[in-house]
Amino acid sequence: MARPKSTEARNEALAAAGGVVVDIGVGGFTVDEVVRRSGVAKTTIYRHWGSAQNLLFEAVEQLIVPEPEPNTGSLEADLREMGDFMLGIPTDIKVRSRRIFAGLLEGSIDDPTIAELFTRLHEERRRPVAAILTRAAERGEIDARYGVPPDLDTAVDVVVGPFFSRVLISDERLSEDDVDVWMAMIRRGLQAD
Amino acid sequence: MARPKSTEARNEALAAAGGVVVDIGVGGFTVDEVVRRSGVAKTTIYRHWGSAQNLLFEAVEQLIVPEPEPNTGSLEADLREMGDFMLGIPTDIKVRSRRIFAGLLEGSIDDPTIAELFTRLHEERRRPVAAILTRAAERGEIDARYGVPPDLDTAVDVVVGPFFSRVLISDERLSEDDVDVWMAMIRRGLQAD
DNA sequence: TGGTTTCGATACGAACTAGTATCGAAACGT
DNA sequence: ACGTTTCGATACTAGTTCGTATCGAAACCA
Repeated sequence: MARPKSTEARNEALAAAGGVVVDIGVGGFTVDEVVRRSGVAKTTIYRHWGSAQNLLFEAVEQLIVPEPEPNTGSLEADLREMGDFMLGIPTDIKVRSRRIFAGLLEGSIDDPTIAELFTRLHEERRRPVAAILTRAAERGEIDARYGVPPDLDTAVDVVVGPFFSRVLISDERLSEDDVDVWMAMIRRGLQAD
Repeated sequence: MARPKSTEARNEALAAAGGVVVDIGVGGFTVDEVVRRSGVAKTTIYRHWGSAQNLLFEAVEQLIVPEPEPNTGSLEADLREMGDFMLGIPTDIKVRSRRIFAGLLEGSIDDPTIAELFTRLHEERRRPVAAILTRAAERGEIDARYGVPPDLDTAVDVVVGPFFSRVLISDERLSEDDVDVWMAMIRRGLQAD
């Protein structure tokens, strides 16, 4: 053992790689761009990660942040909290999220490692919603069958789908009215018959 | 005038280009691949379209098929018809749709022409749903405000969102139960207070 | 301090892509 | 039948990317 691998160079390269994913997207990710931004030599990058794909994988992975999971004791308040969280996300963060999302979706089609990454991001988005619905079902606020699979999965799609449609796909701003309509839909739509 | 441009070569190239978009995706579209598949010379392709992007544009455009627009006279039946249509789409067509969708979403981020194409595809998907909701509002089956913008747009997101989430994003099969839950949601969720 | 390993820099090879140039052959209009 | 234009084929330029090779300098452990 002589000189250990510089964690400094590693961190700088990884940070730059994250910036590339955010600014350019998964599809336009290149090692050369990481080199340009970080100043870290290409040789060093390949010594650390072995391939461009490994670096991309770790760069995307670090960008996946856990979503908040409100647990106030009532469905209404949980949903309101989630809605407010969505409304409070700055525009530039939304743009970045959309870029990452689109790149992972496109990349996951023929790249299994990207597909796994996309699945992980996707699960992270669904997890808190599923928890909210399960608790609401236990409290009797919604039909019990929407609290456990397989109908839970369908219910989660119903809850998160409108947001995907509006924010990620249509690329339009989310208004307070949208959240109100969305909440009313869920309240009434998932009630027991 | 001597020899007119061969419509045969043009059609073969365009068909092959459509196949490339379907099989590989918008992101992996290359002229060389079209040449390989069609047998049409690269020179000829550039004589007809001028650039790879123009060919891609037209190839995608021809793949956008108009959606059915049920008009039975009742919201229930209109939704049921749309649901049945969705359920009846063969798996391979769904895979293809997802690939095109993902490619356009990713490509539209920094390519304005792709963005326009994506918008067109997206509008085509929303149009029949908006028409159904507007008629349902006129008949008094749902709250009147969901029949005209801007709440109509929100309502459309609520209706199509779950399908986007399940089919295009999660890449999971659509079951009859899903359609039932979805229909109940819309019926109850969009009712007048 | 000495030996080993990583570092950055530069250059390079291989593969792929957009688009152009060239050329003989074939097809079409007149 | 003749002239014009498109056709396919091939080669080419230029640019990009991944990944490797090389090398002197610097950093670290013992």
